[in-house]
Amino acid sequence: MVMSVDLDRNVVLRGEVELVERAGRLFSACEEFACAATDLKTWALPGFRDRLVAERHRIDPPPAAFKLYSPAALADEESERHLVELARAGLRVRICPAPIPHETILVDRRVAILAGPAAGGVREYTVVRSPSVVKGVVSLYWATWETAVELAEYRRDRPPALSRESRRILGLLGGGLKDEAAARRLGMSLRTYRRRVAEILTLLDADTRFQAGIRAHEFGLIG
Amino acid sequence: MVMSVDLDRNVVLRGEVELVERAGRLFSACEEFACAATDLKTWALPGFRDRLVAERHRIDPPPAAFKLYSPAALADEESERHLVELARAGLRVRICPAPIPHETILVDRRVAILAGPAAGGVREYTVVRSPSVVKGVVSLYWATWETAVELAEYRRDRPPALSRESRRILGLLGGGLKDEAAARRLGMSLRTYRRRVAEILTLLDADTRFQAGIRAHEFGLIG
DNA sequence: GAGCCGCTGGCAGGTTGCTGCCACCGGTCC
DNA sequence: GGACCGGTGGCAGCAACCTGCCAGCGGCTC
Repeated sequence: MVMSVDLDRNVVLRGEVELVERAGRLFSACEEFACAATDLKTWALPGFRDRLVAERHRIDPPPAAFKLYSPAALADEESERHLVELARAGLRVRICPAPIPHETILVDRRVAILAGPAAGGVREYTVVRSPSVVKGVVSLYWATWETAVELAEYRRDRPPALSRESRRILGLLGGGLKDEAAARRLGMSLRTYRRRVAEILTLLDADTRFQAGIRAHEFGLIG
Repeated sequence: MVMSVDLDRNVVLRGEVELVERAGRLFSACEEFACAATDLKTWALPGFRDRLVAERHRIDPPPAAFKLYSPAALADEESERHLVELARAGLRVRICPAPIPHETILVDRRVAILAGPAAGGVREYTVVRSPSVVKGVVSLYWATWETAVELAEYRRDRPPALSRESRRILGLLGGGLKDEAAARRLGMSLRTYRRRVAEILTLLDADTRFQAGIRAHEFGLIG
């Protein structure tokens, strides 16, 4: 299926659903994918991200992916963990100290998608193909990228944002409780408890529980 | 076998061997055993302590044991671990800030054994049964005991004295290495490595490795 | 209701960590 | 030499921990 496209005509898509339908193909079949956003709530479409990540596995070589976020993307535990997992999966993630006003996506440096404000609950996405416009956006993007700091480096010195529950778990771990006792104390299953612990280890960049203990204390998450 | 004893005659024993032969029976068949010493090198007789501890298990109820040491008894890792294990076995252990000049042993508040200085490499032990003398020594002992501080409390805020090797192991643990990798790195067997780790956990009063990580960092044994 | 989604918890099969037991080795003392 | 002692390392059995898989459940949308 080949579409002829007027390069100078911007296309406006309304809502994430339409975006995925019309431009989703672009994302999975590209060599370079770059995006910028303030936080992770932007792509709220359920399951969409997972599908994209899953597709990365099937493509060889996987597209180079660059993700630029403001610090707000690490505001809560879940978002932060998600970023860490992205980085672990091979995506490049950087944090830009300045807030990022508009969400931006760049595909192969040829197509730009700019997100507008929500109009009546539905956000608008403008797909730009005009070479000169895209070129400008691209150069801006990379300039910002350069000044931003690598996720790992950004996270190195600051404690992860942990939920109340996670802090509670840290307390139990610090108390020397075995998993079974701790799970019982929290009224959850052993399986779930261990899921939580594994998530915390991920957030602490720890390979072993010993290391996690150090990190947790380092960050003042214990006493 | 019943011996008649002149209560006012002190008996002088030369060397630990003689002490054990003549007075060893007292230690195992008593209700209360109290001793004071500067460090753990006093009873250097190989295997003797182990035998005493083993006997405690067989006696019901085990004799109440009180051990009073100067801080020098925690000067090295091995001594400190030994004290911790004694305490864990149910013996009362306290640390007296003042140095303890003479080693003293009290059995059932009826017999006192006072160690003298080494004469030509062999130490002399004076066994005292004279009631008034024993009484005086006993009251002195308990006065000192009262002013001394419980081992656990004393250890609470100060890091254990770790050998170079133990600190090295802490480093590897902190690096997130699995036991096998760490053991290989140190050129020792898996079994021995785990022995070392277990010993360190004991010194850190940790039930789990996570807790040990916290403690180690707390004591500044990591960075 | 049907379908989808995220979360949960059981299960199974794995790895890692823990420890008692014992044989072995080098050193020391008689 | 022989006996003993402390330290080591292999082994075995167990406890603890880790994870992929999947069924089930409540919530949500259509």
